[in-house]
Amino acid sequence: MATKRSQLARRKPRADAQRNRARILVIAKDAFTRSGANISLDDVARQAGIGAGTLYRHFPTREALLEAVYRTEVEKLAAAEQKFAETMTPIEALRAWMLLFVDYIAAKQIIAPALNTLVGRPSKLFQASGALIKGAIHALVERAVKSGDIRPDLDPLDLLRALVGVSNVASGPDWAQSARRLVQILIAGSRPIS
Amino acid sequence: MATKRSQLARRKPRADAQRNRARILVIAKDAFTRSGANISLDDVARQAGIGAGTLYRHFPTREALLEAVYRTEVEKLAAAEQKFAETMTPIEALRAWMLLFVDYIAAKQIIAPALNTLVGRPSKLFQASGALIKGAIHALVERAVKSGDIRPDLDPLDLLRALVGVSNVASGPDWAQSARRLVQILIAGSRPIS
DNA sequence: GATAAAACGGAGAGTGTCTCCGCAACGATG
DNA sequence: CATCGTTGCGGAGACACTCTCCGTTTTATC
Repeated sequence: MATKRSQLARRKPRADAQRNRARILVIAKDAFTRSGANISLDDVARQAGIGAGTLYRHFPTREALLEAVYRTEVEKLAAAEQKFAETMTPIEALRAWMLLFVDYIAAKQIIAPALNTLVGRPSKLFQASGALIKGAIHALVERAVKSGDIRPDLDPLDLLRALVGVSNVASGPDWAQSARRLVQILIAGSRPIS
Repeated sequence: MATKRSQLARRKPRADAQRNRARILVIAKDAFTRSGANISLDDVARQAGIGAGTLYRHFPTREALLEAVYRTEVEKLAAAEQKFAETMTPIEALRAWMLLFVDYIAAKQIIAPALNTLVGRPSKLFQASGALIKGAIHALVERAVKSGDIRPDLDPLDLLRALVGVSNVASGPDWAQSARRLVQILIAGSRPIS
């Protein structure tokens, strides 16, 4: 009788499993960022000091691993929205967050483009962690609309799409300035028609 | 003596080689567009009815093949610039070309994002065929600047960067409208400060 | 047709992906 | 702490993909 408990009260997850999962994520993030999304997963496992089977049990596919890595980054971005909204004017908060977005994704270069390539369904990955990001830009734009800095018929996601582009292409010596200029153009183009 | 001619007067290239090269390009374009950039190249060779060795002789690396496919598409885009410039007002020509760009690249989805992923050096591929595109947007923007529709301190490449983004994310049911809106925003944001 | 150069094709070595299952490590229990 | 049932580990191995090498075939030229 004691062998099968209620489905609700499960056994506590094993410590080694948690440890390994975390370890994989750290190593994978590093490896992806350094050498691109096509690195050997067996290699990642080896670097993490575990067997290939373990890696594949935790993350059945390459995409799954990619997404897990990606999601943690996205969460940080969403958190920044809160802070900006509290400490800046609406339009400034929007501008700051957009710049942060570009900066952040560009640093992780490999992950963003990999989203698209992998499946063919380009947003498959975005959907998962995408709600967070959507929420952030939505809140920021809404505030800026209310303060009259942005016209109300604007779809916040349109801005997001453009940002992803900047991030993807971001490279070369002056990409930071280019991104900055582009954010200005986007905000200028989003102003109410005077 | 007749065995070695001057370096200038080479033997005419073999017909089968040209035929195979063209055949590979057709098949590869189709395969990439349908199933993504990671398809098996041996598969492409098989579909083209040739040996793997032949494929690899023509295109030593996956990137080389990808670029060759990409370049032909880009050439068509550059050609459109000419036509638009001749038959439309500056601002309309710019708008039309930007929309075409999005449309065109979005259709080939896989190629554009693949550029970035592959090497790490995201612009490596762009450099090759990029001059054409740069020339096109440059000419269009310059005309629009002269006619007073676009402010002069704008870097045309900034627009290009944003466009690539739209193209990458383009998907979902209403991407076409989204792209249209975004082009409007970009143009509005590029107007002279009144 | 004869000849040399060019191109072909596919076998095969090397590498990466992912699964399977015997074994080890763990959490719960008394 | 000893035992038990369960969960997770690891790495061997089957399969797929990449890319090269070289004997054979096709081509242009004379």
